Amino acid sequence: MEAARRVLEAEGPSALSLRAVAREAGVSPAAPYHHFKDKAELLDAVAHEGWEMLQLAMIEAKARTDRSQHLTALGIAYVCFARDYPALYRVMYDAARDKEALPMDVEDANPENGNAYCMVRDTMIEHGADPSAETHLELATVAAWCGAHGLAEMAGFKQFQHLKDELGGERAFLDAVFRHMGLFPTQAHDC
Amino acid sequence: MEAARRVLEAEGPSALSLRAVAREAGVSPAAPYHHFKDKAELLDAVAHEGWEMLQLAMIEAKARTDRSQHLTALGIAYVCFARDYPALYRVMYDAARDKEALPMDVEDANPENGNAYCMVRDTMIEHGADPSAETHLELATVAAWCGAHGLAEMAGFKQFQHLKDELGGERAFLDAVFRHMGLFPTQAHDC
DNA sequence: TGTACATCAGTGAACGCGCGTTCACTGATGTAC
DNA sequence: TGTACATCAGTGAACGCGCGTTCACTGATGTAC
Repeated sequence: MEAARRVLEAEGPSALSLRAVAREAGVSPAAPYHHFKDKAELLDAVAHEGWEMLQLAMIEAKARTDRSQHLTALGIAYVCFARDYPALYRVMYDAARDKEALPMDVEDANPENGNAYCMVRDTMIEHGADPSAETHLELATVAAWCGAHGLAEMAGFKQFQHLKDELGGERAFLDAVFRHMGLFPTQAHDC
Repeated sequence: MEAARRVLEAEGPSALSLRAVAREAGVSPAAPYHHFKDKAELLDAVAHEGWEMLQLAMIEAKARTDRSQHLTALGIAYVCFARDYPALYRVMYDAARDKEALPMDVEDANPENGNAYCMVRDTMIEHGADPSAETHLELATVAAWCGAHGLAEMAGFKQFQHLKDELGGERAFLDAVFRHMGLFPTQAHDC
């Protein structure tokens, strides 16, 4: 798994072959078959681990942030995760495609916390969303998730550099975009 | 190019090989080399055509919609394009990755219209954004684009079916999510 | 304490496959004089 | 009108490559009696 993650971030998602992972792990091409049924199972495992990493990052971001800024903190943590592990991020969504479960719907390793999607929803409630208006609450959660996902993919493009410079850095840029989505309270955060 | 688009939507982006395209076109594997330098050039051409298609869809959406609903109409058109040509949509962004130009920054076939990104920005102005507050305007445009892109990728997941049902269809669902992004005026649209 | 067996993570060689790309060549079409 | 040449889109065979997967196998470790 470690080798897989190394290959992934070093060479990109298209280079993530069973053979490459075995090579990186210093092992014969047949060895992985003692641990995974086939390539798809390895990919799923890598993706799953990725979701757990993301969730952990979100939990930490929430913990070290002022209560009023929780939602933005989650958004920033999300985008920063995608920035730090771009290839893993792609594999996570690729593996989720065609699956029945929501990708962010990973069962949690730490049982005291819900999954990533629920974290966002709960934080919406913290911020004053009405928990009894279920549809409204879900839509707001979906909208926030979409916004973060969209920004995560766009933030990588080079063209926004001048906006980042103008605003005084990437963090400020992310915060400003979130603010313009009208979903998140405003203020800069650690990343 | 037609063969490429057929392969793409029939078999997905990973099946888009030079050989597959040649096969689909009923031609030898070497034939495409008379039209494209290599595989990358073919991919770029396909992606470029995709951006032009998207832009056309957005122009049409704007044309047949009430002025007050232009921005939402663009968003809906964008998401519907991604739904109708999911593989092409992926190739478009994949080709743009690592490029210097903004992906939505396609030079226009109809010179009376700007590019897709400018369409969104101009529509923001139509809706009352202050054109002299440049940074603000750009941020709003980026935020809108991110929101649409995020929704375009999420809308494909099966889990939102119950929300769609509850709201009375996909169009209503998309409209509702856009509304929750706080960027778009509200009301349902043709797709 | 020793023997027999099961489990486990590995080897290395081989399979068939589809891929991108190159090569020398062909036949049809257009153009110059 | 006829001849010579250039251009163009194609052929088909071959190249080397990395891939996923299978196979019979080995050696170390653990366990039962």
